[in-house]
Amino acid sequence: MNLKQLSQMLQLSQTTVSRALNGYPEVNEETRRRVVDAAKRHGYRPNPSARRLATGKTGMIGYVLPTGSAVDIDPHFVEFLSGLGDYARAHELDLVLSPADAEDQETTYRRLVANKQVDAVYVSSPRPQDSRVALLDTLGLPFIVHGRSDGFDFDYPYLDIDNEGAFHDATRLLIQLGHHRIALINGEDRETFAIHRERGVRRALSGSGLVLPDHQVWSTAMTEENGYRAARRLLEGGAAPTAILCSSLIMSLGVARAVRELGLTIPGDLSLIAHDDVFPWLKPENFSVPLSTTRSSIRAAGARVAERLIARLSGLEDGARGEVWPVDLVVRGSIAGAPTTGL
Amino acid sequence: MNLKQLSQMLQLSQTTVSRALNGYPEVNEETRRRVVDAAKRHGYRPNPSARRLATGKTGMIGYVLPTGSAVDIDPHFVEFLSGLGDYARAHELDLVLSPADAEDQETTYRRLVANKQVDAVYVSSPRPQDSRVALLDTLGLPFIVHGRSDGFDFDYPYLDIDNEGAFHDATRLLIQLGHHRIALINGEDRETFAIHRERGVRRALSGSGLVLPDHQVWSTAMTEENGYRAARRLLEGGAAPTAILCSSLIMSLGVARAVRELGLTIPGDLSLIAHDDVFPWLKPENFSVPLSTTRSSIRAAGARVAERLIARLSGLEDGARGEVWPVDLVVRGSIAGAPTTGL
DNA sequence: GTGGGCGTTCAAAGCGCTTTGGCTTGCTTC
DNA sequence: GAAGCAAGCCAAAGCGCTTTGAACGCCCAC
Repeated sequence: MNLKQLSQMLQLSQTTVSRALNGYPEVNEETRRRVVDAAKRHGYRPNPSARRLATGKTGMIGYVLPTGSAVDIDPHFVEFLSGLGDYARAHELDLVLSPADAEDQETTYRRLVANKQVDAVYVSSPRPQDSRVALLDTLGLPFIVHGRSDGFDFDYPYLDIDNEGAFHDATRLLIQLGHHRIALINGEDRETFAIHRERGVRRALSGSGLVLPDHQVWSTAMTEENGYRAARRLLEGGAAPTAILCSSLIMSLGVARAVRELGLTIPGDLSLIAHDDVFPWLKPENFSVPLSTTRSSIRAAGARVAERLIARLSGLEDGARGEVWPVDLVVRGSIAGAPTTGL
Repeated sequence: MNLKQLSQMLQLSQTTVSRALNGYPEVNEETRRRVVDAAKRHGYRPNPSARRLATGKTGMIGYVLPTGSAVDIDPHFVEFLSGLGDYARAHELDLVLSPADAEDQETTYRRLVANKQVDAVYVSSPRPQDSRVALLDTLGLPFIVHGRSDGFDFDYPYLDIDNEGAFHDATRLLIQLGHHRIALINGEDRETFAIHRERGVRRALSGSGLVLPDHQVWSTAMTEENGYRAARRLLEGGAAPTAILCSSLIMSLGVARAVRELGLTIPGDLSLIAHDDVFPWLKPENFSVPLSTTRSSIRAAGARVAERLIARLSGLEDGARGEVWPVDLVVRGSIAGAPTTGL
């Protein structure tokens, strides 16, 4: 059943039927009722391919997926997607993932725009002066960034959490507990979130006249193994930290393993606070010693990004509003007062 | 630059230009060269929206994403996606994720077909007599299943790993090491893979005159917490197992935690073998005691599914071939001979 | 010399929508 | 009673591609 058939059946022109269904004002309310009713009865659904050829609108939002044998997709992605999908579902909005060479995403973005393949995109894991943001800005494709890209002289829409504030507050708490040697096991320092977190730690330390020596900071991909390695190095070196901040639960698994291997205990020898993106399959309260965390649901962020993208597409949101969410600091058993040096 | 402009510029009809670019035989090779050359020089790319309206082909493969606040997307998904995307990239094939109410995916599949939104789909986490498989079969939408759905009287294309064989072999090895009381911590038993694994364990046991009592089997969502709970129950009950097979690395984290808490050791008190889908961020060799595993890269499976889907779309593959991959059994420190009962 | 066949090209008809511009009709306004 | 206007509807022209059916020129065979 297509528009032509429907309009013939109703003894109306395609124009009128189309307008009636799309809510245009120049159609008699009585007529509209007839049309809408008939459409529903016969299960008419406009053909999206035809509509998109005519309008250029696709009803899809895009995401450029960096791929390559050496490229690992962040496991957080799936959780974000969960929130995004859950929200988008209600709007019958599909998500198109365009795989791209991680080293050349620009080509793919340009293709999406040139072919009008999506109405909007979202960008994740942004870095400072992220080229994707600059590109999208000039291409004029609506977008929203999950995270932030510092260093531009223009504004753009984003949704981020207060990484700096979260790690500042966590650090300050550790200081108040008497810790002076605090280390940071971070994500890769190309990414904005990692930079912000480190900044938060430094700010808190310097607020108390302390510093974060470079050798007390590890910035690597957030795997269990890297967490382990960083913790070993930190704890075996001279002037081992008495507290560690860690950027992910997965890394914390490695930290906990290192601590066990070295015969140390949490929080007796080491206090530990990690960032928790709230996974259903790994919970900080279930660590051998329940883990204190800075917590922010990445799934909720996904839903919010979907909400804002949809608002942008329907003209309800415009401008370049940045939105920063506060982060919970959840105290559990993994932190305690600093051990008294010597005995 | 569209087809019309290009054809005018070449003093040819749109027909000829279109045919030249699409490799039709009835066009002079000399002409074709001219056309292809001009197209490249002017960066002409056919508009996909127009093409899909004309042909019904979309150049996209679909995946129906079950969503809902209570629905957790499997973290394996992202790894599978990684492989799929990496392969699809070379073919400029996009993936469209259609979020659906987890309880009613049928509506979404029907929409995809009615609107010709995708050329093919893949299905994951199948269950016995999975309604999606039956539906797709009748709808006639090309598809491929990652995993298997038993109980149909028709064939369909799938890619699966030999779950039964893997767990059979792992179990047999434990038996050969002298274990008699072997337990299974499995994924949810609605899913085919879990059923096959359990079957593998039972078959190996009965091959040696042993059995798997129902209270030695736990089938739940594969979270760390569920792994922990299952292990606690198993190890604290009477006739505790001396060996456990576990369906996922994440669950194994919980098992290891339970073992630690109970003051037991691996492999002294308990041998442990888990299934490893090969995540970049959590590796079995990095467990406190390196974990023996049944191993199969889910990323490789993603790439293979993409390859087969593309082959189907271009007519290179047809029929309903099932493909079953063997699974590696990798022995590491987590297994040993059964402890001698009593002392 | 005519007819058939082959190689090559083209005009035009879709695909199923949206949207422009115009045409009625009936009513108000002076 | 002419002019003006709004409401409601329509025919037709896109959107940019693919594909059908036909035409054209040329060569070969009989």
